[in-house]
Amino acid sequence: MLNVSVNPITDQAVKLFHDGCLTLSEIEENGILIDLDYCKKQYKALTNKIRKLRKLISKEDVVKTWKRVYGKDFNINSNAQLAYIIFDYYKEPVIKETETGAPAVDKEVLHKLSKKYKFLKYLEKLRKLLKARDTYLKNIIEETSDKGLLHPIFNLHTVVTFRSSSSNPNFQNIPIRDPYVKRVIRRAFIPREGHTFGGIDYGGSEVKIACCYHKDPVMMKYLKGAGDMHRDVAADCYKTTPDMVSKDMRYCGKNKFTFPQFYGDYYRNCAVGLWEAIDDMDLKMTDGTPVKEHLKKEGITCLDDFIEHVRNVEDIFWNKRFKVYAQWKEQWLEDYWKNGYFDMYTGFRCQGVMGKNDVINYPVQGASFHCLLWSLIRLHAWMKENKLKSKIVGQIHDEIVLDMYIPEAKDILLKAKDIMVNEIVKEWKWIIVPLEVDAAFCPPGKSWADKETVFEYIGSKDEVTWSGWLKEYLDGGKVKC
DNA sequence: TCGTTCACGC
DNA sequence: GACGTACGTGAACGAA
Repeated sequence: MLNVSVNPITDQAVKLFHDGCLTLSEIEENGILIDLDYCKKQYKALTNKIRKLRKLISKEDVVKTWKRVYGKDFNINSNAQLAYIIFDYYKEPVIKETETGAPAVDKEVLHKLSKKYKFLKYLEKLRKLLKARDTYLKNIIEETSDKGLLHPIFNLHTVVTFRSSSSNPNFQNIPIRDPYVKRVIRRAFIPREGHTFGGIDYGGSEVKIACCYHKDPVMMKYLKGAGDMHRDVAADCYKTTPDMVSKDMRYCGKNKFTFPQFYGDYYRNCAVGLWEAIDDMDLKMTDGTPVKEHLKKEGITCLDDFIEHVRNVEDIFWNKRFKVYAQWKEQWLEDYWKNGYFDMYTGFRCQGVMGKNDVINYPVQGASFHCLLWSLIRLHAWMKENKLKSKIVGQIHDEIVLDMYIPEAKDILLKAKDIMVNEIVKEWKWIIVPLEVDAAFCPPGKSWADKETVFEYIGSKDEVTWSGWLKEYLDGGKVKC
């Protein structure tokens, strides 16, 4: 955002960033162990797959047309050429536009057209493989030292909200959602001998920090452990009762309505996302009834009906369910318009020209990261004091990433929990909701691709749970290290 | 060299 | 009543 500056205005804020800077430099120095042999083999394997896919594509009829149009300049990687062939030459109706008004050919568009054009199915796969090879594997290989260590950079001075960023390579956007790409890339990150690789993270960090600002009593009740917000909202979205909300429906309510709404999205976009998910994910209710069938009975038979319905859901969401949150947003905005700035709880002032959504989101995003940074500094200091073998090796906004010596696991996780949920609320009295921590690490001898939940702490229940391979290890079970 | 588009994360 | 996700890094293309 242009013309916006954020500056520390308290001694604590300055100290947080000084200490953060020093801590992050030591974390960078620690480095992450990389399985270079694997990387090189996988790089070659991907190259082979890419070559085969290119060959398959070259045999499709459309390529003859494409080559006739572009001659030797034919380029399968050119979005401009692809858009021309699909929307001008084949006269497909435009599905979505880019910012400049050109027809978009992103993965959503490709996927919709891939039923009709087989070469687009291949192209979807090709883009995925190219991304994995050229953005991730290539840089991991290039940046890894002779000792097999990777040292990503963590910056505190680049982001307008005073979050952090990472580069060379960016350690904060390693694939995790697509199961295939996740495995291909994360398999490269391995623990040191006798260690386990993984992370400890804050659960629902931004929702909780937002709640500290708006103090909405309904939200507060949810966060203190009464009821399930995402299930209740999903019930509204799909016009049913909470007990009929399946796991997939809850997921959609959370990721296609609630979070977008918190970030400032509006009902039309949300409705389209929720509607398309019904078919894409084959949504069914807990009794097995397909969601589409159910909506039909409720009188919703097309997208337009559904948009109208979601408009009503949005109204309930902000004007009934979370009305104090909505009032806070208005007041916070008004104060910004009057003063020309606002302050984060953590002592940073944001001033300059900001849009509505920026004013609401910046203080949450910034302060949320500052909680992680505060905890990171203390955990790192404690590990140094006690001369632990384990190393903190990175940070991903609300997660501390460690290469952890397995015999130290229990002490570290309990200490991290103590810092992240107990010590921090003593220093920052503005944190008025219980915090949550969970940890996921790979079993001995495995890689980051195999991380599994081993520890959870639910603040509202004041309850610690050990699970997975670590529970077996701690119980004296079969896990070998 | 730089703006645009795409794709990955929280 | 109109308007409307936030924050990043990095690759590739293609016009300047």
